[in-house]
Amino acid sequence: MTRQVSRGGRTPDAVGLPAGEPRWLDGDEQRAWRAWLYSSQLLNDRLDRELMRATGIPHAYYEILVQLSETPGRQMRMSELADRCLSSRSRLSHAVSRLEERGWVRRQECAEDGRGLLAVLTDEGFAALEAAAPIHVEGVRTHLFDQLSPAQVEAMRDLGETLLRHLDPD
Amino acid sequence: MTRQVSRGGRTPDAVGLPAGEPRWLDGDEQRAWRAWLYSSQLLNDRLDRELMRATGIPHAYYEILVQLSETPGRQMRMSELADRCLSSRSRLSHAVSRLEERGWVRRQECAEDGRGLLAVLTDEGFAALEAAAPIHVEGVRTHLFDQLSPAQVEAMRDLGETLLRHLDPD
DNA sequence: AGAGCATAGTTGAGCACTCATCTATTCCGC
DNA sequence: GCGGAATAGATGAGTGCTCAACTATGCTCT
Repeated sequence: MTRQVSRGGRTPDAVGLPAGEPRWLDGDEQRAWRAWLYSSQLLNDRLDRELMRATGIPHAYYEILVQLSETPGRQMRMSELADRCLSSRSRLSHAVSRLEERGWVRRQECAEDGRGLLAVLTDEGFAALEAAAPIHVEGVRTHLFDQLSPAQVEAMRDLGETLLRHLDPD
Repeated sequence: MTRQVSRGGRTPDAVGLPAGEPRWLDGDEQRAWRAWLYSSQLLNDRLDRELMRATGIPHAYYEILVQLSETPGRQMRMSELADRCLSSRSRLSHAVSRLEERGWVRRQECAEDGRGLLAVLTDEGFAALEAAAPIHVEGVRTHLFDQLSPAQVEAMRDLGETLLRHLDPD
């Protein structure tokens, strides 16, 4: 709910966290917000499901493999990997455990820091990624880029980068 | 991964599901895709987390309450509610069970269809929604609209609606 | 050098979601 | 009106994620 629920005019009350009258969305904002929310959710669901069905790899795991594959030596500190995957430490730790069971990643002690571990992409993991990548890129093409004009693609990039500066100021 | 993994030129092989050479993303497309993916994920995580911390309501449950609140009689068939929440039947069924335990929704037999059930928003549920709404709208303002120019908001709506026509053709 | 604090990562409990399966009702064609 | 397919919804097992501990190592200051 991003519009006012009840019709009765309520004066600013002292209860809610954001003080003062809520800044409700108007009709246009409402439409924009819902379009964004629903489309992003549907697109993510769709890509995740298609990748899962075709390869057995959920998108969250796929991201981990991608990040490792793009790094020199195909290895990375757990914390950095978590940051790059927009993942919590805990979540990454659980996920890497699953990937280890599949033989796609292994943990390796870190020379410089006795506390640290390196996640290393195995050859099997790399092969799994190579097999999955065409499926994934085809999904991104079909459900995203094929639907958009060049101007819309540009707008999408601009929008995303603007939001990232606010949400994830590295 | 949406770019080619290995550097070696591979001729089209007969294994992958999408036949022919994958349509890899170029650099600009890559940036646009990542910006979109990361920003949507971060925004959703942020809004969900803030709403959860402030009100104890996860965003998925919030959506259910919103949909019910906007319907005449504040009740809706389970299936339609699932569709509107972009949720599977199963997921909605589980979620409504939890909401029933909180006393925010109750199930009611459906007169016209013996198979069907109505999910009904209770007064307590409505009150919970009224309390949460200002928190939520403030998050949407702060993390989305306050960051964007009017032109960007318009572009976001256009983008979202374009994708919805493809992904969710009602 | 040792105390205290920060950092790296893991673990387990609890909740949510998915998928397959199951029951009950309705619809449809004969 | 009866048999079979379709629809509405629930349920349970398996898996992933979150949150709050917890262990172990490194860092800093005196």
